[in-house]
Amino acid sequence: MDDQTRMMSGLAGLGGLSQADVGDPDGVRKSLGQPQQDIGDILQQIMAITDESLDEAQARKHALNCHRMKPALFSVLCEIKEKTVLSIRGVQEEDPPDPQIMRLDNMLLAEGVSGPEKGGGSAAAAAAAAAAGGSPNDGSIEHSDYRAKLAQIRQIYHSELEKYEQACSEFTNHVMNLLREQSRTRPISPKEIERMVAIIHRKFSSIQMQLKQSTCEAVMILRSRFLDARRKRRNFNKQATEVLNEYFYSHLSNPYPSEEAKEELAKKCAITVSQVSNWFGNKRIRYKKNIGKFQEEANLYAVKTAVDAASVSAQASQANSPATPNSGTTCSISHFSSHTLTHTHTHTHAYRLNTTFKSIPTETPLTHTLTLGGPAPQRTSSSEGPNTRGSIPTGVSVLVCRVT
DNA sequence: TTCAATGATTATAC
DNA sequence: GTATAATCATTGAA
Repeated sequence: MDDQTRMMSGLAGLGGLSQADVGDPDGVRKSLGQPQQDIGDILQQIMAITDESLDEAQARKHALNCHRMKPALFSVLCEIKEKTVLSIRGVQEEDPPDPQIMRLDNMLLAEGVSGPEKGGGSAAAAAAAAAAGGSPNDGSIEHSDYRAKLAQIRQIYHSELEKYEQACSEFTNHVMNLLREQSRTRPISPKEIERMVAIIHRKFSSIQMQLKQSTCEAVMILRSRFLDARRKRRNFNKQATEVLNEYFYSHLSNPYPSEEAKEELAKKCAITVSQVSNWFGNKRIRYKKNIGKFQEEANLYAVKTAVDAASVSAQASQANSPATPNSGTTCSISHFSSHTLTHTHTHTHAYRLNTTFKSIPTETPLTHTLTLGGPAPQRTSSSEGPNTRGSIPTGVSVLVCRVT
């Protein structure tokens, strides 16, 4: 016999409830007047349970459950518990909705991860694709890629959410059953069960919040990757750059292609209209910033344009008067003088190279400096209207040589 | 690896 | 809505 058992035996020796007393309320009443003895007896009984067989314990339990005073005692104990425990903890119940969860929910809804499936966030993807400024065709690869990845995130999110909900429900049922079972032997009120369920739900909702947070992070990463992809660029091919440069330098006084011109350039260069706009935007500003740097390029394209025009002219002239064949005209730029033209109301000071070169007279002397062009036509484009704010320095003097 | 060139984006003004 | 100016980010040559 160990010390504890000896102590119990000692306590028991002070007199207490016998097994018969448990089933006898008078015995209980009698013992209430002797608190110390009661404690000893109760402890003795508790310790004795371990020595009992399962059947004996079940029988004792049954006897307790069937005791006629049990319901009254049970309700009194429940009441006391309500007053003590719930009055303390009841304050923290009825939590207001967590703003963090609401934020996450809103974001997941906006990104098309939660809520009804409407193409797996295609709206967000479309918006991002539209922001890229490309044609629908340009964005299609990234768009479908984005949608596929978003759908994947959506699927994982929902599957995890379902798992959590199932686990929560299973655990809640388990705890409720346990509490219901225990409520037969100890005072557990329905309110307490409700409170326990609420605690479980709170725990699971905090896990759900983590899931939502992770999902939001994944969406943000995907989104940033998708948006970053827009920055990826390829240099235009040589032919495309040439076409654009030709247009630019041949319209140097007014390098604002109309919408139709942009479409044509886009078609020729196999790029989008937006890219044409970007290219002209960049070109205008870079040219204006550093004319000197672009002088050589300007000369080159002026010559190219002149040669092309001359060859067309020569062919035409040959066709018209084969008896007096044109010996060929070539040009070179003697110097590039630039003077800033402030584009006011009209473009009366602007000169156009392309139209002028076509009218180079065959009688042009061996060397002749021409100030080419005539007034540029008023632009009619609505997309890139007359530029009255900035100015493109222009004015090209061309030395035309008649090659004999 | 460096750096100029260049296509794309953003902020601002009109 | 467009143009400009500044800036970012990538490319490609040296």
